[in-house]
Formats: sequence, C-alpha cells, structure tokens
Amino acid sequence: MLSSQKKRTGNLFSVDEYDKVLFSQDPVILTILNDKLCVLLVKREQEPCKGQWGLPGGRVDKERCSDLWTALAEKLKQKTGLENIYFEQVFTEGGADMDPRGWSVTTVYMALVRHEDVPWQPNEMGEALKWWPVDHVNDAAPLAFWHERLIERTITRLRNKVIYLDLPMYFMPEKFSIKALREAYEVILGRPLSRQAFDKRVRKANILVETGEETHGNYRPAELYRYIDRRRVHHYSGELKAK
Amino acid sequence: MLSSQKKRTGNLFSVDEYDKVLFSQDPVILTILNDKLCVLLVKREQEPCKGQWGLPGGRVDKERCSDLWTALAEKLKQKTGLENIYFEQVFTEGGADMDPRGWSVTTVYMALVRHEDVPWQPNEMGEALKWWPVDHVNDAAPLAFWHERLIERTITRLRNKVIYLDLPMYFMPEKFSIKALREAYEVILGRPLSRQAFDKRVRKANILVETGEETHGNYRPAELYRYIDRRRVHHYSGELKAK
DNA sequence: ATAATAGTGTCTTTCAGACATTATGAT
DNA sequence: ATCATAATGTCTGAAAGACACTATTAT
Repeated sequence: MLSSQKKRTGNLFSVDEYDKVLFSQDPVILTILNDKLCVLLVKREQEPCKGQWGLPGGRVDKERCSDLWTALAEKLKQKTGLENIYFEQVFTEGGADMDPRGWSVTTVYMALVRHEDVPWQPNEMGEALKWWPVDHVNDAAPLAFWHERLIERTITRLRNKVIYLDLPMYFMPEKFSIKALREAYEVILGRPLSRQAFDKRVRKANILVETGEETHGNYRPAELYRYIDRRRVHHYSGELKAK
Repeated sequence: MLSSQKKRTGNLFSVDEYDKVLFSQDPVILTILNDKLCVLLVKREQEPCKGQWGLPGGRVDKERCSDLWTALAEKLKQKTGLENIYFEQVFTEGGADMDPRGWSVTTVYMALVRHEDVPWQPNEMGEALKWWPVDHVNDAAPLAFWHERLIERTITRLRNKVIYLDLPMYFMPEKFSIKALREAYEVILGRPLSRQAFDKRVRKANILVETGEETHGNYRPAELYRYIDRRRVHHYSGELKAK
C-alpha cells in the first residue's frame, strides 16, 4: 500500500512515510442561541472516541480537495450542511497525545453562523448534531480528543477580536434592533456594555440602515436595522474598553 | 514498512496511511538589518528544491518532540542556533501543489530576533544561512516551495499587529534611543511616522526607563532607554493611524 | 398617568496628529 | 553663532464612557 501510494503521487522524490502525520481540520462553529454562546457538536459514530461528542471536523479528502480551504468547506457541508459561511483559521495544534492513533495535527477554525441556518437533522453520515453552550460543553461527558481545549482557545480569540471587529454581525438576522446587537456583544464578552456608548459607537460606524420597521410588544418600539454590506466586517478604530 | 509503523505507534485503532499528510513547520525569522526588514533563509542541500533558498523549517521529529511547539523550538535550534526567542503561530497552509512529494501542510510562524543573535556559520546540517531583505527575496532566484507567499503573509500579519503592539521591541538592542525605536516601526510599516506623536505615545506607555547614557556623534545627544520588562509586549490602547 | 424602553445631547477623558517652541551639543 | 537634532508644550479632532434628558408606546 505504501508503494502504491508512492506511485499515486507520481513524484520523483522519496517520501519517508514516517515524516507524515495524521492531519485533520476542526471547525468551532459558534452561534447565539437562547442568549448563550453555543458551539455545534456532532456525536461520533466511529472510533476513536465513539459515542462522545466532538467538533464536526475530520481528515482532508486529498483526492477531491487540492487545498485546506476547499477541504474545510467540503467537510463543513458534509458534516453540517453549511455552505458559504464565515470562517477563519484560528490556530494549529498537535502532538503525540492528541489522538490515540498517533502523532497528529489539527487546524482549528472559527465559524460564525446563525443557528437557523443549521439543519436539525443528523448529517450525511448519520451523526446527530446539537448546539451546546460553550461554558458547559463538558457537563454531560468529556468531549472527544482535545476538543474542549480547542473550543476554549477559539472563544478567547473571538473575545479578543470582538473588541474592535463587528463579528457579531454573523449572528444577527436580516433585521434587528440595536439592542439585539448589543446583547450579542454582551453574550460573547460575558459582561454588560453601556447602552448609550454602544449605540453611539454603532450609529457612528455607518454600517446600518433603518428598515422602517420596528419591534413591537414591549413599551416603546425600537427601530429595526439591516447591515448595509454583510460582506464586510466593520473594523472600529477604537476598542471597547475593559470595563 | 507501513505495518511496522502501525506496530510502532502501538495503538488499537486502524490507521489508514492515506489519511496522513506530509507536515512541516516553517518559521519566518525576521530582523532589522541595515534599515531593512530581513528574513533568515537557508540554502537547501537536499531535494526537493535543492540549491534554492528557503525558510529554516522542516518536518517535526516525532520521536523526540511530543508537541508542535517543542518541535519548532528544536528545529530552530538545529537550523539556526537560535534558542528562547519570540515566536508566534501565524497560519497553516497546505494542498496538493505545495510540495512535489505530495499533499502537504505547513504551519508558519513569525519569529522576531536581533540579527546579532544569529550565528554567521552554516548550521548543523552544513546549510548556509543568510539575511535577505523581504522585498527582494526573489531577486536572485525563486524561493523553495511556496515560501515567498508564506513570507508575504507573515509580513502582512506583522504590519497589522505593529499598529497596536510593541513588537519592534524584539528587534531592539539592550539600550537604544526613541528615534531608533521609531525607525524600527518605520522600516516595518514602510512609511514615516510623526516624530512627536510617536515619542509621546511611547513615553506615555511607561515601558521604558532612562539608562543615563546618551547617543553621541550627531549634534544633540539623545537619551538611551531600556525596556522595563522585556517579557511583555506592550499593547497600546489606540492604533497608529493610517496616515 | 406611569412604567419601561428607545433615542439623543452634554461633559469628560484619552490619545493621536499637527505645529510651535525650547534645549543641547557638534561644527 | 549656526545647525541639526532632541525634547516638550499647545491645540485640535476622534472616539469612548458616564450621565442626564427627551420620546414613545403598553399598561
């Protein structure tokens, strides 16, 4: 099998298989659900870690994908049905003890989606999917591999970026009130923000337009807004302050 | 050979070798030399890309290193003699066309050093080392693999971070004038900075102390400073403006 | 009318940029 | 004395936080 692989790659150089590592890509897919930051997990139906919940990632399909990005997009579609979503690379981790099958490496991505965009059904491989609050991923049973750690580090990255980047845009529905946007920030950061300061910051940024519609139900209605351009994440010149 | 490796890892799960990829780590080691941002390159003495210049990275030594970080530190020492330097992970890239030996993945790191800390001699493997200005890495001959691309992306990352992080600290000698620090910023960003605004920003940050010594040679001498704490990179609350 | 929430205005602070002024040592 | 550079001060503008005040709708 080794020699057949050498033939398959058809190159002129000797490849020592021992230079290879098990490689996977793991997306940390986040959303806000019931006012909590949640991560999308799948129930593993195969060894190792069969029966445990983990990130919807896996090996790259070297036959069908010629680079990491398309491989991840492919995996996302296959495991979650998601397409054309926002994701960015966060970090790569690896070592001898990450996977019982041996020395392995994983590249972790942060994906931000609206929970409505994820199908409720089990995926193509018959694995169940669930959203789980990021603070309690380990409550029922430990996650597969180092996935808990990977999620933690991704959340930290998100919190660091939300200080100056309007990443919560990806969690918002088409139309929303500024209050709803602020609440998204508050959920991510885990602390309240000054209502007036936040509003002013957002309004000055010129990234929203009024829809003319309003919320209804609780006292004074709030204007509903829509993003002018969903393809660009606004970069604020100043940072949200520590307290 | 394949089956012997399965034995070596000694695990209970089947490992499909086809799930493995060639994996390497490539540090982009930067310094400021002759008022230019330069990257440390090695001349490859082995195929593929033999004779071309490239980044001083390579495969991880799975026998001796149990995680990516120690593997990189090990590689750095072996290839450049550098130890205990600042580096951070930048991104991971890979695909079918990056290496003629087949589908491969590389994790790229940014390392910032003082050029005096790099030995002039060829490394342990007899490979020559040189500093090369980042704008002209391809002037003589194309670099190995996708290394030019990897360097470019790393420089972009550095420029984005220097706006708010005092990363040039790692380029500075023990004692230096504020002018010298500003020049480091200017070399990295490729544009002049307001002298007064820069000075005020640095002084207010409270990260330097006077040494009592002064520059000499050109007209009025400048005070020489030293970092209070070299272990922490100062994070400015505001960003250096675009122009 | 009152309560609750939405939206706006004012003041303060912080910090970067622009510009002016003073300080100091080489020539 | 002059020149080049170093260091400091003043003014302006942008933006965030705190707080007050007005606006609007359900009850």
